[in-house]
Amino acid sequence: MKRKINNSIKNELEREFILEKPKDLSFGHYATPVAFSLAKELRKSPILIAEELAKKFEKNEIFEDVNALKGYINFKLSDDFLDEYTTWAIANQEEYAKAKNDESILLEFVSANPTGPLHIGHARGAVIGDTLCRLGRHLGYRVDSEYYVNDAGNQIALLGLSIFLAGQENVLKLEVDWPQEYYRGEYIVDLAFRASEDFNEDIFKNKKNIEILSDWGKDMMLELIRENLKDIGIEFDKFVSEKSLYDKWDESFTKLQKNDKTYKLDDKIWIRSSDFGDEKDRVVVRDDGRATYLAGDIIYHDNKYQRGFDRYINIWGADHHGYIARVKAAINFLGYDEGKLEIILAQMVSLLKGGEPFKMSKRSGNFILMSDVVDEIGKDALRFIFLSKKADTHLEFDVDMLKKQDSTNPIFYINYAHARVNQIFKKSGKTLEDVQDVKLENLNDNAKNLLFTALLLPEVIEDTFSSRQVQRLSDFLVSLAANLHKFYNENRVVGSENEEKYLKIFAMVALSVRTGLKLMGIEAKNKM
RNA sequence: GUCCUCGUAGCUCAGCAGGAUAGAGCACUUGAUUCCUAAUCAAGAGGUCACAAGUUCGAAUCUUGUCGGGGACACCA
Repeated sequence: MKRKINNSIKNELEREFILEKPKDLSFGHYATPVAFSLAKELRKSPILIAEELAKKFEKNEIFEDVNALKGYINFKLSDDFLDEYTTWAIANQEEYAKAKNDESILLEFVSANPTGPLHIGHARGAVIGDTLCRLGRHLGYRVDSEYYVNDAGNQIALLGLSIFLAGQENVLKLEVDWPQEYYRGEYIVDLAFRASEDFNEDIFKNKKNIEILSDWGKDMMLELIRENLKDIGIEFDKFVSEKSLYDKWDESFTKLQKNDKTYKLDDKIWIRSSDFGDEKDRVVVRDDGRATYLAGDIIYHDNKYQRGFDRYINIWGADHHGYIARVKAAINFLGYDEGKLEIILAQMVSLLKGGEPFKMSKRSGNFILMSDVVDEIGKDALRFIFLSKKADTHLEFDVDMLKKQDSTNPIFYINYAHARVNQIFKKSGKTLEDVQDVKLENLNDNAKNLLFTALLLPEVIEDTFSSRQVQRLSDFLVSLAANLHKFYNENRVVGSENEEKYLKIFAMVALSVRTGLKLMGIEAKNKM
């Protein structure tokens, strides 16, 4: 819709301009302040320029009215134009709000260490990533989702050790000397019991078995994480194992060497990341020959770029902030365009319950488990809350608010609008087929504005995706729902002379709500 | 200390690449139901957009500085 309007205006104005939405729809549906920027060029008052420009649109069929006000040019769409688009959308619901984009994108997110269940912070990145994935695909991009599994390194050994010691203490009932660092939480004890079943309790008798437990525990945790994700509607195309990448280290290392971006010092191999804006050079291989975490990421990104995507998006926890520079440096050193990699940081989450801090699960040790929150408020509310705030600000919310069944709870409010449309159709006895070809004409401003708002979904989706600002979609849905509730309260539909027209508009609103929610991974309710 | 990020209503937050009178929800006050779900709606009150300077027709938005919150500054992942 917007594209068509843009082109049409461009034809008349014969220059670039900014199209925006007026704050108040009573001005018009779209507006442009182009006269202000022309004022200087033409040495004329913006008010006069706007008036002259507005006259050019008198014969345009898309617009019912184009007027100049205080230097702004306001465009009001015609009934015909809105009707045509609505009729098409209702008849082609699957195609609605889609677009053609042929870019390919590799989207990496979650990538939580397989050493424990997902906590609430992981969930935020997970939901945002999954939604971007859905949005991108809807808009025609080829989006591949990927989870990078950190199955190499100390934390996996630590997991094995933790299970081993928990087994000694709880299964064998031995006195255990706990090291300073280990994974706490009842899930470790659960794993120990599980291990004594899967193997037998002798496994806790020999330290050599720690390695076996590490590997086994990691697989168990990965399975649990997959389940956690599935519970909130997320499935990945691919899981990439860090460990499996190390075979390719020589290949990546050779590239770096060829570009003279590595050097040896104190028996360690360093990368010259400070050449690329990083604070200092970083070690990639330690003096004992073990690779660092960065080495894994170098191989991984080499691997990613070899697969030839147009764009790469990583969603990381905000604590990885300092890590961006060195990864980008490495990508550049490998000979790739680091500008294709975009990193979204998901900030911390604090939870309240009834105004008090949400209590941490004993199962997790010292994190709030995602699954506990899902149990509390359900997957839809969880997804919605994470999608209603910018990724890069701290988020604080109270789970009690999301349990309520009234307008306090935005997801409820939106669903209610959808259900309302459904109920009205039922009450009227009419079906979508009955109304889809009804001509929308002579609409009053309220009806027209409601319809117009519903038709904004396609541009909201494009804007949401291209800006990666997921909250724009949820904000839009809340305001669309508010528009519907308002209209409903002011206008009787069933039995009125405009019944069929209004039903068609309502159907359009419902379609937009449904489509928007679907892209957020939430299914719209038909009945409440 | 360096870098990043945030600072908008009592609270939680929107405000898109600078544009018309500063927005929503919650909480608070008042009102609306013989009629499609009142699970809703309407009205009211609530703001020095942290502060200062700059850029310009025009700044919550851009620049610089100050103050305050949070985060990052590993051969951990």
